[in-house]
Amino acid sequence: MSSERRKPYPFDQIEPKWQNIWDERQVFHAVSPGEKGFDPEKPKFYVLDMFPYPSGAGLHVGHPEGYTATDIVARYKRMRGFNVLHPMGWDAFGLPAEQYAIKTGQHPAITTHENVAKFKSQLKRIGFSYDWQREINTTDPGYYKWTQWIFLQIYNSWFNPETNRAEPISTYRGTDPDSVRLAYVADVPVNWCPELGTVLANEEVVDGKSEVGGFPVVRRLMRQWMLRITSYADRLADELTELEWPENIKTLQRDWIGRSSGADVEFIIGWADQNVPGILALEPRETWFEKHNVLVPQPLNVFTTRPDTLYGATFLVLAPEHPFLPILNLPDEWPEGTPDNWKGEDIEARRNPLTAIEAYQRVTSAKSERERKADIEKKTGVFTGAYAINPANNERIPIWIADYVLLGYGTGAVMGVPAHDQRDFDFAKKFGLPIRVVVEPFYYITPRKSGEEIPITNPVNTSFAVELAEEVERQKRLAIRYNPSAPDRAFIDTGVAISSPTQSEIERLSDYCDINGLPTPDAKEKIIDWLEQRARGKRAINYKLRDWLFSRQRYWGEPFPIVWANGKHRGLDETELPVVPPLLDDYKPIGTGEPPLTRSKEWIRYSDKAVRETNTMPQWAGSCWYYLRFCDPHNDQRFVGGETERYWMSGQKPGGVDLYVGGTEHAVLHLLYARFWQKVLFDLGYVSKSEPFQRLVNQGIILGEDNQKMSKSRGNIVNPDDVIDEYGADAFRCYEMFMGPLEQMKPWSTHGVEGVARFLARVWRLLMRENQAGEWELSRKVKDVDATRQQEKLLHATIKKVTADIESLSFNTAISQMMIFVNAFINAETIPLSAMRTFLVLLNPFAPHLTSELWEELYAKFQPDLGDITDQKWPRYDERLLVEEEVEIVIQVNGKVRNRMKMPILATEEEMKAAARTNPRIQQLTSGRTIRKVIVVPRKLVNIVV
RNA sequence: GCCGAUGUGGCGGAAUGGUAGACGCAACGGACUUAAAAUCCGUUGGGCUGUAUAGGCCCGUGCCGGUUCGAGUCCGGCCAUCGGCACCA
Repeated sequence: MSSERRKPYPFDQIEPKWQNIWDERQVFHAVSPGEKGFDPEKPKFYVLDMFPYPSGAGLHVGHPEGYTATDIVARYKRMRGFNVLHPMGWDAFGLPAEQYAIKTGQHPAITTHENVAKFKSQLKRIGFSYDWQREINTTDPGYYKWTQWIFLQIYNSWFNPETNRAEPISTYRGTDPDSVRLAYVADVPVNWCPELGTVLANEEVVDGKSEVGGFPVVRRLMRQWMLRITSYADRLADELTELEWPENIKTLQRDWIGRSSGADVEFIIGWADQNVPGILALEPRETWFEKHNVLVPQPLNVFTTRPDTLYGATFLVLAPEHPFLPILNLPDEWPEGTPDNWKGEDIEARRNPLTAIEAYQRVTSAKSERERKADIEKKTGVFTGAYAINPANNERIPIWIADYVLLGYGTGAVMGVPAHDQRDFDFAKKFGLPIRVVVEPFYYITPRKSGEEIPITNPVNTSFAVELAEEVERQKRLAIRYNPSAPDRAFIDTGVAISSPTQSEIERLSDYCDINGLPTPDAKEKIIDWLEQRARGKRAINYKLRDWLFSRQRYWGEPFPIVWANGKHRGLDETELPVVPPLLDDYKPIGTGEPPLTRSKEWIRYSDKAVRETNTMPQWAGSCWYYLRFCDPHNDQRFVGGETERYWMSGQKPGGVDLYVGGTEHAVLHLLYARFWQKVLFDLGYVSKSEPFQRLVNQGIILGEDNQKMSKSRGNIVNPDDVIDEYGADAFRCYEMFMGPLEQMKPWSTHGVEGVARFLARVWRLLMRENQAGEWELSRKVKDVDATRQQEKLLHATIKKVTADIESLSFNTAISQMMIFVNAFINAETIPLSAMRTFLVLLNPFAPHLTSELWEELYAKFQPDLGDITDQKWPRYDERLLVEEEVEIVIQVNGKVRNRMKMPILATEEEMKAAARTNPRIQQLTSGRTIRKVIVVPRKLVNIVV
């Protein structure tokens, strides 16, 4: 009676045994074209995990969830005859290793090496079928040499808007190539933390303080490397369509890119004193300027998605920092009758527009991001004293500055249309600006004094008929309460243009664009055409996406392959790669914003005249192309060999990796960046595919047993090593998959692991028994006999279900089916060998160790020439064996189940009807009632409607 | 506020518009055992009825409504939870 719990089966022996065999024989090595043993007949399958950052903490149970899923697919696809590429590597540049180096002075490469060893041994314990010959590490000079090389390709190219793709910089015909490179240097605002002496990523800043240490973070202009990802905004958004990605990830990327189309509309500056005639001209403004021989003043551009509301623009708002302000020709005094609250909150500064603007700018720039966001409800702003001319109706409208307009988006200026934009509405209400309704809902209810409600419909005449018909229906259902003469909020939906222009404008203007009665989409088109014809505006598209800030002031990252001479940068030659960072005594940031690499004076000095770039690349760089390197990890001539790349990334669809599994957290970072690099490399002809990942699946987060996120502080972290010690790797794998749908968030349950472990133990005991000496031997029940009809049917149903479920990644139901299978055999007197052999193959991707061992037991005794289980073909099912002779037919009355009956599978509809009607219970229920209808679903049910 | 996802027993979860709750866990009962563990068998959505261990009836997939012979599934509206974005003109 030992204190140690007896293992239900000897997984502690068989698991290491098979892992060693796989290792020694290199069973899972993927053979590339040109390599010995390559079989061109085999189709390829590339199944990829998001490679981990090897942290000191080791694996947690979340990592292996996705890894197990891909491993099952990889093992399954191999048995289906595919040449499977299933690699693993390490995304090992990053802050923790660097922080550790700062503390200890030990080179980050050493900690990285230790962590990698730990991760690798943990992964091997789970029995993943990775091709370890293809292991890569982003911090390996042999790897980052090519990261630097790709950077040089990006640096040495530009985006040709005419061809809509990247081209070598040599094809650029302009005077300043540096202004169009895809990698460029610019002064940009960054999150600078003086205390930590480094810039921080947005994610590392919480409430205006550093996530680590809680030190204040300020925005500061710094010279940085940028990648021109915005050039690819359209393609990154459009080419999502063909990818088999979760819809929410696509939406996230589209939202992040944030494309909106509309128009840039030109407003010209009007003068405050109105001493220039023609502002309210009866003629087109261009004609007026020409006639009076006056230069057309520089226009002020505003971007709008709703040019159809131009007649409702009653003011203009610029961002407080807008560069146009100094040339706005600000008046020295407030125009007559300017209300006090238009002059800003600072009493002192109200003397004149200039002082008021300066005061406002001071207040806004002092506000943190946080404060700006907190004040979202309260609109603030200052009238500039200047006016602009609305190009649609020549009306003079006031120009304001307000912090609700952002300099970074569009033109940094908006037209205020309070009736149709909620922010403009709030602003207008606060400052008493006019609100002019120019769009009405298709259908609405007007509140009237008497309380009666009058529905109004407008005719729809549009080229967007289908979409609009739906919108009209929607508005009809909603029956919007709306009062055009005194709106209580902005109406921001589509509708019908009204008062555009108004009757008095029609009478006053010699040239106008009439969009009255047009539904919004048509009105937009018409007015943009009108503006374009008069050069007062043009179609425009804007993006939320910003260029990618690509440099960091850190040590543990790829150095840039760039040198500086005479204030100019230039790329190194390919032969000078890799640029290896110097060894340092002190890895700490310097504090001034100078990267730590500047400490090494010898390293910086490139030649008498040139110095090296000392920034490093961000963590994302290595992961932008690692999936390509896996195709050809040891190539020292090229980042990836042409033939191998074309082979492993091949396929009908745009993406080369057939299945990519990882967490949602990378939805807009890694997954967008990698697509961007792939497209650049594709444009330059280095790779064969325009997209990296064809099918993407996000595994859900695994919560702790208490249904909370796993965290050290909650103490609910589950360590895979403990689970494997207790229940074995196969049980661990199967439980990870049995928990629920892969993509769903779900809690860990120790009892659940036990259940799955019991299932595997039953599989073991199905074939093995313990003899008197306490040794396991093949059960005598296992005989080379035919399976019964019932067993055969169940076996084929199981083949069918497991196959379909692996294809759809529904691993939980595949395991359920295998449990059903085993439960049916557990008490059988004889266990037919052939059925077991097939079953073991089905279970092999899930529980590779157990099935390998059992296979060996069977093979040793019965079929010594069969080879290992990993060499077997995936079984096929026979549809004919699945067919029942008799099925249970449900009889419903009015859709409610009232009785059941057995019927032959081939029973005709008439036979089923007749049987149902003559069923005594049904007769009882339907007696005295007329049968109005009988619905028959073959093999399923009869529904009698009375 | 906007966008997206999700809502089914005590729990994790199954269900091409056609028998809701497969499979597993937990719980309860039984067999084996001196005993326990392990294993095996059985019961298990709620309520009513019945007891001839049969059987029958009603309710039930977040809430309200609709389409349909029939809705967890489709449509409309609402609520809740989670995730993302957040003054993007």
